[in-house]
Amino acid sequence: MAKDISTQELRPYHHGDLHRAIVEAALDVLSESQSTEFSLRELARRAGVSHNAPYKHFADKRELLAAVSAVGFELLAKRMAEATSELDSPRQRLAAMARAYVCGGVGNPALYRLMFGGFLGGQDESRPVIERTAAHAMKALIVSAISDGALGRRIADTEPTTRTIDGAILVFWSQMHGLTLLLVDRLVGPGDKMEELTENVLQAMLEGLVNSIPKVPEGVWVGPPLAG
Amino acid sequence: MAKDISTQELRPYHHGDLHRAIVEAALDVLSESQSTEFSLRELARRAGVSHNAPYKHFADKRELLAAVSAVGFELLAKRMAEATSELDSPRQRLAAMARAYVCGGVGNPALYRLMFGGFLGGQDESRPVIERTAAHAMKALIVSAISDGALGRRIADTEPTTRTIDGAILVFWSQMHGLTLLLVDRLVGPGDKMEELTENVLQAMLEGLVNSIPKVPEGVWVGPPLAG
DNA sequence: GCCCTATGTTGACAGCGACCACTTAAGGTG
DNA sequence: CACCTTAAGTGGTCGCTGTCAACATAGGGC
Repeated sequence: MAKDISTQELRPYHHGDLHRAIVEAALDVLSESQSTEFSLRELARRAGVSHNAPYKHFADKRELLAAVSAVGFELLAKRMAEATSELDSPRQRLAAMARAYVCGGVGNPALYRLMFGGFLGGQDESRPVIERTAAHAMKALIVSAISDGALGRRIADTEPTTRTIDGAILVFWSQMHGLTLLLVDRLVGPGDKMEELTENVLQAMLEGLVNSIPKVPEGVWVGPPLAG
Repeated sequence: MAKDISTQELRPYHHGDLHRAIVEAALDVLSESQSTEFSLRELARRAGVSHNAPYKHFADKRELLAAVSAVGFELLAKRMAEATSELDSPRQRLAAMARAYVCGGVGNPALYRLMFGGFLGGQDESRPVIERTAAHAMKALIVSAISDGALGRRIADTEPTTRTIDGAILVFWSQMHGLTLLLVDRLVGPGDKMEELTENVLQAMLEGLVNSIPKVPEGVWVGPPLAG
């Protein structure tokens, strides 16, 4: 049973799991305010600790945001996995993934932007391993649906054809990524037509991919970089 | 002749065009730091005025960022227009637009994210008219290329088929938008293969669109909202 | 039982956005 | 020309922030 702070009982000197508490507070504030410009001090207040306690768990604000972003990737990967778990047809699995991806982004734009928006030093290896791991898990889901035949035929995932799959993933991912962000930014809308739009765009995209998968030039990667 | 601040000559009490100076300083800092987290005070310092002078031209930081974003849209629209001005083939014009769009984003990610990233109150009519105007100009370019036959046949831009064009624009725009952001965030790379990737993805996308343009459900808009 | 270390606290600092009252100069009006 | 209105710039201040440093606490291994 968790300690009940609201009663007379005094909070113990040590919180117990402040790391998690801070990240969850950040997720709450992020969802409520739809902005990453909250303060570490506010998170500390919400967790009922001093303004400096978070610094025992996060070197700075950037590191906290990175942790939040990692949770976002885990949530997204989990949603996509759940949405596809009971579907047999690769085509349906891909569609379910697309829906989960777009809905996830539209459902919490600020989190989605944090994950993909490059606030985190943006470029290099500063992003935590867990983030890249979740992103790779996500990519693996797409790979399996495509190689299993989402384009209407099986595509072997052996080395010579990997670039074919990368080409298909590139199209699929950038299409859904762009659609999500246009919806999030209300440059396309309204949001409640999201699922229908996703389905229709996906349909057109797949019909295109069946006939023509773009060439991915030598040296190009699709997905988060494997090594720092 | 501009006043030479660097010599002994004293700067006049009134700057002359502080509005422009501040916006340009912001563009400089944004390009250098690739972050919107610069301070108004630093811009004031760069412009050689007191920390509060900018507030005579911008109500708050958000308004300054909106002005910067508007300049970004103007630059992007101009680039796209220039890239297409001397091309006859609609297909080539669309490809040139795609290149200009992606290169523009990759060339200055922070500006691109500012424009599309919803920092600006994100949702509603808070974004200045000039921003939406530039965005509409951009859309008009795409419309013309598509209706002129970029998909291999002319498509009349008359009312009954407008939704066809919207469907095509939706695919084109979200595909390029997503590709740009994946490149910017280095989830696809390297950046110097950008143009080749753009061309190949566009090629596949167009072949798909020729056969199948997604349906845009009733009530959906594609492009910035017309009325506040 | 003792100390070590992870965790949490208090205090301090500079920098920030935003507001205020005050000053400057430029332009229109008589 | 003098006058006055007003846009534009200045300096001061407030509360808040991120971050650092010094100190307090407690829980676990020897």
